[in-house]
Amino acid sequence: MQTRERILQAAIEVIRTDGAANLTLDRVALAAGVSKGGFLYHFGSKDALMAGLLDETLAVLDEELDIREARFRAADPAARGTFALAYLDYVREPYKAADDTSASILAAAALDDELLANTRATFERWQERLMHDDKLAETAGLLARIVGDGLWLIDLFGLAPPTEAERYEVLDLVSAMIAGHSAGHDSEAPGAAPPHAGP
Amino acid sequence: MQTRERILQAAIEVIRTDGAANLTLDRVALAAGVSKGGFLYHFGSKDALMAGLLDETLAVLDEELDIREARFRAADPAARGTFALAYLDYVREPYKAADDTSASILAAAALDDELLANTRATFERWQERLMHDDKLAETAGLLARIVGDGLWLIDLFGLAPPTEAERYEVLDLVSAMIAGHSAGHDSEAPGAAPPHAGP
DNA sequence: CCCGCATTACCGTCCGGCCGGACGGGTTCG
DNA sequence: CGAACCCGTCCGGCCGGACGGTAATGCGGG
Repeated sequence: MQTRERILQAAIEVIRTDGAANLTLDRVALAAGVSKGGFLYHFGSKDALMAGLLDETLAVLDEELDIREARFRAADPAARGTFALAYLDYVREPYKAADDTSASILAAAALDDELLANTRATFERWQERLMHDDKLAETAGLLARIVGDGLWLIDLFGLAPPTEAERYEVLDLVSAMIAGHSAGHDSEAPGAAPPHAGP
Repeated sequence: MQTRERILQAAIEVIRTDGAANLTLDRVALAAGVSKGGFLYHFGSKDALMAGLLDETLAVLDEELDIREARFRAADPAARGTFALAYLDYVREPYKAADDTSASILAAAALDDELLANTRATFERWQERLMHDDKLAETAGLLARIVGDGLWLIDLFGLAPPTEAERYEVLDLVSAMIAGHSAGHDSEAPGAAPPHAGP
């Protein structure tokens, strides 16, 4: 049952090396060390492959967010807006989003539109979690998501990404708005920095 | 010299109706009321068409931003952060971004990656304008861009877009941070609302 | 223990179709 | 007459996926 996984990995590799435009069944099958027939056994069509790719990417993101939220919760059980903080924390490391092939996958999915259904559902779930996050002001929750998504987009396509220092300043600013009550200046920038593990 | 323009329009129409995945030279030529050879006279390749599409989209965006900034400047010649305000103002109307085919175009471009070069350059220009916008704090300028881009992404792909009320709240909040000095509460939400023309 | 027998997992080939684009003309205008 | 603009056909190639096999695995009955 790991062949399917191998195929998924191979597809990502093909995208990384040849670009999403050259993602063909043959190449994926070849890269996965499987025949075309074998490929089609696991994924009935190319769209099925794309859907699988998207699903996996989203699942990873979901997991990452959960981990981060748990960390914030552990640091301060009474904290509010933990999911929003987790959401922002995820985009702290620029390479996170840029390194994987999310861009190409998202791009390819966007060509079909209905492939995005699952993606939309996921974002709606996140949005719900952000808005009903304890008693976090709804506006703050939404702001967190917009900032997170914006940074994600910028990293994804390399659209004039900010320097790390600039990035941190903005994130700390927004984090402070979320964690702090009426956003009274604490002392400096740190906002609500969680225990960061090394890269 | 309007054939080229007609082809561009036709391409957008094809994308809108058939999806970017089905964008073929024949269909575009047909939709433009031109033969395939005629098409190839104006655009030497499919990539050239994509590049043209991207260029046009960016040009329109650029113009829109200029118009808005001019409006803000006119309203208050001493205002600071006018470009940042214009940037935020552009994403006020959700349909703006969602209505056109930017998503598909961006998606298709993302498949090729090097087609994005121009897009990247444009964003860098905007970024520059935001950061060196009079004496606007750099962090505020960056925040404006991130929020703008985030909202754009959300609209583009329909990723759990917020309600209009929520959207305005966030935008007003950020606008106030930019326009106001130390963000002292004015009275209500309006932040820095410009004279809006009807839809 | 072992023999069918179905199910799962995979193979390799073949094909219809479509797609990008090359090419050799034509027409109109200056 | 030649440059700009446009026509219509043709072709090589590639791509998705259908299909008819096959090896391994699991399993229940005798």
